Amino acid sequence: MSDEKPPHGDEVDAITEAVLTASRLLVGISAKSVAAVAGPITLPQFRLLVALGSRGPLKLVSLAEMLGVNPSTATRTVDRLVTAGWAERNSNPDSRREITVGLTTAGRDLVDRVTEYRRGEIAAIVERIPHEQRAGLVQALQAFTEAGEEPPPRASPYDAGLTHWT
Amino acid sequence: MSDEKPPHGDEVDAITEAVLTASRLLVGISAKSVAAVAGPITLPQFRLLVALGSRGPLKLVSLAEMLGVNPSTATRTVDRLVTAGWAERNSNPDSRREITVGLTTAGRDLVDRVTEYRRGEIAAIVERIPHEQRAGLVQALQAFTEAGEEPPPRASPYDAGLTHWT
DNA sequence: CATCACCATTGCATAATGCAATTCTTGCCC
DNA sequence: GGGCAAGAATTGCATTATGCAATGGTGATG
Repeated sequence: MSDEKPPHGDEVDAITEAVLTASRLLVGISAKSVAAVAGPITLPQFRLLVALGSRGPLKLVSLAEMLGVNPSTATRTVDRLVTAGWAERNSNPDSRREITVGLTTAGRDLVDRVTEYRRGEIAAIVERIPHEQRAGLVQALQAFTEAGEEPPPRASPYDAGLTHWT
Repeated sequence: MSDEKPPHGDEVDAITEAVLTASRLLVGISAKSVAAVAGPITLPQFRLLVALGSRGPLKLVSLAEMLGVNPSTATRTVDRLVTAGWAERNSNPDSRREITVGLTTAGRDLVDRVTEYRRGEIAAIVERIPHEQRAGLVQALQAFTEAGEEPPPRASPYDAGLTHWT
């Protein structure tokens, strides 16, 4: 655009473009990983498991909030996960109006397998990056992540590979 | 698994971890962007619009394949988008068994607004990255993207921010 | 022209969602 | 202590998203 530019306009554009592109790749990997490992589970269900995996047992409302869905949706998704044997409902001794939802061993296992798979996919890509570039990558990504995390201490169900809402 | 590792195991791990973290951040941004701009549209619907936006008018089967969903799902999602005024069905003069689906002006507009929003979100983060790190970022991300794209010439509906399937 | 492959659509069943009750449980105020 | 407001989970209802399996048309090939 401009030849005599503000200190960094074009540079920012270039980086933004690069991030956007990398973003697509990463999202594709997440999707693929769940599909490859977690056969008969749906993405929303898996996201819920990931949330439980990273924040331990949660009460229903917290869980729903963390996932960004309505509590009723969480209730019913938990129903299905319990039926499938991946999650369990536990009554809270301190307050009988709340329950806590946690992973079963099978559930934790599933989450671990998907994470491992994804880690492997990414590692495979990293292996193909020329050594000279690698050091730069870590620094660059950390810088990016730090810059992005300042405002919101984002959590992890996004980790599942996607969101959903409406 | 193996304790005696190849020359660079740790380095790969570090990068993988960094990528994983950045990945979460990026996915969150995508989600937020659609939510912020595209009021009464759902994510699957929006993904379809993005696909149309990046590959021009498509026949239904191609569209479904691109999104990774069943043609019947695509048919019905298109129905809703047409009703909402974001997409249009056109008969193909060359072959009456096919149709093509394209964006309306309103549809293209919606996609553009979301993309702009997301670009802005990312740019805002990039602006906070120390200058010294920026050059490295572009190179590093490009190296990563190239390494990742080698096998699959990944497309773009992932661009929407997420996937869905089952 | 007869069959086979391809395309879009529709039927059917299940999952995911949100919003609006409903039912308990807690807490708090008088 | 009684009662009432707020909080938590669930259930009812309607819409969307999905996949699989027909169905009805269209094109192509022999």
